[in-house]
Amino acid sequence: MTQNETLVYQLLCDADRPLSAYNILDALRDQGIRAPLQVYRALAKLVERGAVHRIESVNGFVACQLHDCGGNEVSIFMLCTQCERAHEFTDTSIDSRLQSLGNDRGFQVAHKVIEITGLCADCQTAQTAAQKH
Amino acid sequence: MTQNETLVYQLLCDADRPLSAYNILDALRDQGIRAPLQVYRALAKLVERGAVHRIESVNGFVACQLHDCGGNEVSIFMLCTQCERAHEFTDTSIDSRLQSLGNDRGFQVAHKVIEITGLCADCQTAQTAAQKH
DNA sequence: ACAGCTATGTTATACTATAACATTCCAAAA
DNA sequence: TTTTGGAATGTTATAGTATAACATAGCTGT
Repeated sequence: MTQNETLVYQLLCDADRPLSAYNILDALRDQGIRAPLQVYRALAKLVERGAVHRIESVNGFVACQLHDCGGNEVSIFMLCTQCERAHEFTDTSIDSRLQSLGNDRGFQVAHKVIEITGLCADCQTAQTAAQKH
Repeated sequence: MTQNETLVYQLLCDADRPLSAYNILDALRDQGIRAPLQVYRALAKLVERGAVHRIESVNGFVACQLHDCGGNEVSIFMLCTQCERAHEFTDTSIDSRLQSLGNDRGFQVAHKVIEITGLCADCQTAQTAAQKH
């Protein structure tokens, strides 16, 4: 990994939620990152390699939580609108079903995006607790 | 539907691919739309109502192709990177499986995004044909 | 030493989305 | 009929996301 890629990747690994490119830029100014492009270039490489995933729903980026998945299977993300955390997981049945749907229509699948937005369990209980007062 | 919503919706219905808010703005300047917010506000209403869908992968918007789906089931989109067309469909098994994955983890699902990017059948054959020359 | 590739840096600019505030229009209550 | 309150509209400014274009440096194999 190059210098900039390492900086960006480490930051994403330490973060507990998806970061935007500009979040990253701001966080790494001390470390010599000065322009958006430096961040975007690093992100492009990291994403290409499967070390980082782009979350379309929030224009953010997260470090892969699954053994730096080579990208064989789609990652599915659950995104909490409250705490902003992203949980990543895979599901073979969804993946293959989706692939079939593409194949059936002669579509050559290059990339799949599956994201669920909502309230995570923790934030639901927090919210319920708050209502009691 | 209000004036602006009608304009935006008609345009999207006539389009053969997702349009960005600024595509829409440019197309409707003659008809009195002058600022991004007029477009975004109309889009927000249309999306809320299920008449229009937002395509996260391309920051674009399409008219719902399925009977103005009340939104009971997730829409799945196949997006061709070549011709930029978006095909919409639904799949009960994927939808329910995804819902279960959320429920299993105590996640309260508000919204689901499923998008496939790649090459549609037409564009594949076009590409293959072009290679022969 | 040179050629070519990859990484880097820098400036400018394009594209996407919303905040904040002013105004208008219309329907329902007084 | 007037009032009044909500929804829609309009306008300006600004925030947030992403890339184009060009310049430089460093490394590797010949």
